[in-house]
Amino acid sequence: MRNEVTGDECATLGRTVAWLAKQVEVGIAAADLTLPQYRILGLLDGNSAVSSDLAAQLAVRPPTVTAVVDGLVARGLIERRHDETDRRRVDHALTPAGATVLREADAAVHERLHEISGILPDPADRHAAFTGLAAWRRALRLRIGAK
Amino acid sequence: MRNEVTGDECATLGRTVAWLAKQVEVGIAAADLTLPQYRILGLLDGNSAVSSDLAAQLAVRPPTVTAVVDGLVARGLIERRHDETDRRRVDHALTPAGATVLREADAAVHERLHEISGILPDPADRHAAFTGLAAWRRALRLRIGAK
DNA sequence: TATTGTTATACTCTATAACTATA
DNA sequence: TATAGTTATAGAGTATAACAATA
Repeated sequence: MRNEVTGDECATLGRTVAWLAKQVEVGIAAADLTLPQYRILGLLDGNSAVSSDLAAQLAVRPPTVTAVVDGLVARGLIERRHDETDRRRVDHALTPAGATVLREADAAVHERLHEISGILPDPADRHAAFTGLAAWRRALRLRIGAK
Repeated sequence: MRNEVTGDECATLGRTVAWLAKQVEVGIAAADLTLPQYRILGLLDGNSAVSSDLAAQLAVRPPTVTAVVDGLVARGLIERRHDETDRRRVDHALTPAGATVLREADAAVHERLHEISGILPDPADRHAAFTGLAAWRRALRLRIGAK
């Protein structure tokens, strides 16, 4: 079958994700963001979230959320606010500046991914690269929703 | 067209890579590896490499290679050796223990990726997820070769 | 008393600048 | 003198343990 993934190739696809992540890291550096910062801004795009939700969705511990958010708040990309109904909880939202930086990062990565995939000689492969990522996004979203 | 990626979706696929990378990170933690360590072990699987090559391929600076390799050497997963023809150069190779840990990490990630993609209800999507990653691998390999 | 989040501390990854060893 | 790599140092992300504030 065309574009088949053999068992051996499949067993090492995690390495490919690790590589691809490094390429994203290089891309978002253009917007002066790290991968953890980029993940948080992406989560807050269109939604606000309290600390415990961020920690759960980012798969990190609560103190890590505090540390990463500290930097984003200091740069004016995120705003923190106490939940009025339960003052222990801290809500987070993108500022307009944060939304702008997030879009800059998205654009830089988009360009880099296209540059990389553009090396593939077969147009079907280039297309498969992007539909594949779109499938992973759907899976990850279903997974979060299911938890 | 089926499985089409719209422009808007495509613009934020970098966020998906960032997420997927976190999932890999969680997976390889079972083998007590970090993403940078996993990248290095993967590079050395089947080949040896000198420091400057590692730095170039990992897209990091030379001192970072020293630091990450230090930890892997301390754990007996990698061996360092001076190049006999030019003693300034330092060659790196996987030990048998390193190869074993790398395979453990691969297996853990493989399982996790299958668990995540298994949430997708459409078999074509599940298949596309893996063929997509395989396409990215081909692209990344061509890119390294071209440099 | 239980829960939410932060502070304190330590370890890894990362970079720049300065250094050592070799060519 | 130039090159390959390491050491020194500093900042970010991560964790665990201990703490503060609120419920």
